Amino acid sequence: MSGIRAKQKQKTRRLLIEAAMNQLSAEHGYASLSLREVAREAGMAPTSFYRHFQNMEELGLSLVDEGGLALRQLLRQSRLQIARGGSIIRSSVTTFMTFVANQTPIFRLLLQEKSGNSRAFRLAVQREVDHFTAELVDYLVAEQHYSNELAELQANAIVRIVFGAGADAIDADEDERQRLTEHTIAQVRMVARGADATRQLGKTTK
Amino acid sequence: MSGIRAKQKQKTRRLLIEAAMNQLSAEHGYASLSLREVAREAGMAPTSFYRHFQNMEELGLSLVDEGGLALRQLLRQSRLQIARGGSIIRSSVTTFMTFVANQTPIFRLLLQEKSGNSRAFRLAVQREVDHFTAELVDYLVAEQHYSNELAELQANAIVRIVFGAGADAIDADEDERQRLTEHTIAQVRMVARGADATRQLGKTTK
DNA sequence: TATTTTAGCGAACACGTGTACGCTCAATAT
DNA sequence: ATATTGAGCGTACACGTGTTCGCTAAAATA
Repeated sequence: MSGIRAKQKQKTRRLLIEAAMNQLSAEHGYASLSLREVAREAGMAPTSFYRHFQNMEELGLSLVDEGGLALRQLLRQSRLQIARGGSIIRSSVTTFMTFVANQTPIFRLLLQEKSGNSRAFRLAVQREVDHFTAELVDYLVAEQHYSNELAELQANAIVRIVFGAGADAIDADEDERQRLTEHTIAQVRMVARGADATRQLGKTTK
Repeated sequence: MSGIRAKQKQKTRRLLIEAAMNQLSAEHGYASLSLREVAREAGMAPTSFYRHFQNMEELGLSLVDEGGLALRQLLRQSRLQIARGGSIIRSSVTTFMTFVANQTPIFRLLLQEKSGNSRAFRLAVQREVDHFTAELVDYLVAEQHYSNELAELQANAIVRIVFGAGADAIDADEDERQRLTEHTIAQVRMVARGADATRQLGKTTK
């Protein structure tokens, strides 16, 4: 049972996934993704595809998982920068924007399938975004001592702003992306101020 | 030159557009939209399609225009409610949510193609969203006396939050949508407070 | 060593697709 | 009344698609 065979299998599985990603980056989205073309790009016969995935949908869900993983890694990276000092907001937003720039096809996949036509896909993406939000809520409650309710409101708003900016960043060049980043940072700070004002409001009213 | 013929042409053109919308609502997005199926739904031969559109893409862009128009009408409707008194924010958000609920397929089209694979589509949708933002900026500058810069920042943030909520509302049932609406209203108010705080900050610093 | 498992291939199938061509026949123009 | 335009149809073609089936050869197992 020396896994030389299993290793090879996972290797070509990766090959298929990466082939699919390349196809995505080109110009066609997941919907217009062809089993045959993916197999061709991976350098194998179309029929061999079925040794690794049952459906195209299964491949697609793997891609979403892949994207979510990358996003989570990104988050961790962002927190490292925070620990090293510096603005939480700035470092988070810039790492996010860097991710969008470097992993454009995968981020576009997440974005598209978030409001795409397959319910399974939508749920999968939503799950990833929820992870993102939840970690932000944790931070706001633990470090900034917000109430759970207000923290969720704030975190959700921030995630929406940042993801929206990410969507716009896809088409942008370096300069435009820089402008967008600063813009977004200012907006997130605005939300933070608003949340703080809301908190004060609650305290004085009580 | 009694336009009885031209009338008929525009009539079947509408028929094609509405057929395409029905196809969209079902389960497949624009990408997996078939000329033949659209023609079939409209009750005509596939080849006749070309008497009205050169491409499927031309049909698609018409759909986007259609959606943008509906969105603009929605905005006007929202402003009417404002004129009649009542919270600007609440009436705007609820009308928006109503639009999402009633015109789901068209809103989904806008949302999908906003980060879709066709540049032409993306630009078309972005143009519509920009209209939306611009009108909000006008309001903030004229009625609330914000500076142009701060108004744009705020309006952009609000649009992102509201559109993000709209995306989530697609899958939601009535109760969930209600919850989402209140959530969104609170978030928009939070942003408004943040913008106000930011403005005060600028004044005292100067 | 002999046997079983399995990743990968090639051929073939049925089907849906976009689109070109030439025709009809009613609305228009002359 | 006659000629022209043009919306709509039917046929036909070439092509890409997902998927089935039976085969090979190498790795895993006994």
